[in-house]
Amino acid sequence: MPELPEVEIVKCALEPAMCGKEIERCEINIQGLRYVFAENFAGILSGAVCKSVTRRGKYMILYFDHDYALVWHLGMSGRVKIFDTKADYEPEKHDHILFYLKDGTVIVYNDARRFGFMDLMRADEIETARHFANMGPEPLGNHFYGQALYDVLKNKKAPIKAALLDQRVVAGVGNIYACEALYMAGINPRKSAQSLSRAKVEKLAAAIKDVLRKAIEAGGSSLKDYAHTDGSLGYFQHMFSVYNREGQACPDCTCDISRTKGIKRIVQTGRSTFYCSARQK
DNA sequence: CTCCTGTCCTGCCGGC
DNA sequence: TGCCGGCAGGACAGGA
Repeated sequence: MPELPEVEIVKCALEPAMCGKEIERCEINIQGLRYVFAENFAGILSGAVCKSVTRRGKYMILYFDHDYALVWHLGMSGRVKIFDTKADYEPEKHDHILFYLKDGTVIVYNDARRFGFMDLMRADEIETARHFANMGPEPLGNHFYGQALYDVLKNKKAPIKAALLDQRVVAGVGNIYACEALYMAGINPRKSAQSLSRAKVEKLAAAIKDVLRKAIEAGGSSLKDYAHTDGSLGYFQHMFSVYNREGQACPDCTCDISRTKGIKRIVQTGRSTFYCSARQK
């Protein structure tokens, strides 16, 4: 569930909580998450000082002073909790990893479905790491724009919805924001990627940027709540136009809901897609 | 190579 | 009330 905006918000919360600080102790309450932990995971991180926290797609990368880097993915149920002191920490089920910082801060990784992971490697191995080697451009960066997206999509026969979920096409877009961006651009999710006109792809690239920026902005205002308590606050459900709104009328839609039955739900490559058949042609 | 399906995991919700 | 089935989905392996 955490897609680019949610990960960006967690990253922004983690930055001031961790940067320049030493991890005194790392506690692991589980054998492994999605993968088995690197050998001596806790030992390597204990005593390390965090230099910086960055984000790439749906991944966070923490760089440390001994030139190790931690690649951190939240999977779909991953939450990060930050406590100012040990006394503030109240354990919950699925608190799998805890970082006790020297200044008293406690960083907790909670992940009910264990789809997330932490991968430890040397900092100079990051760029060639399997997670990033084939990853597409950052949608909010300079390398993502209409023509660039068109050049990638023009060879793809897959439905545009499926293509947007491909992290090689664009980094960080997941099921929710793919649906929302297609709605905003007025594109039917079933259309094959290569069938889209240059003008439509231009619109789509702009919609992707727009929907991600708005989600980050909305999440920023509830940053504290998101990082400290309930992950669901960060999912901005109130602002979705189509996602999880089967049968409802979409906002700004001119369609007659009694005739169209409102927003439709279909399954594409095993994932739910929500769209408005009147608005998305 | 591309595209698609099955897998992992647990919490939650609807049906009976 | 409680149990069961199905669903949610990011990344990846493997098959066509």
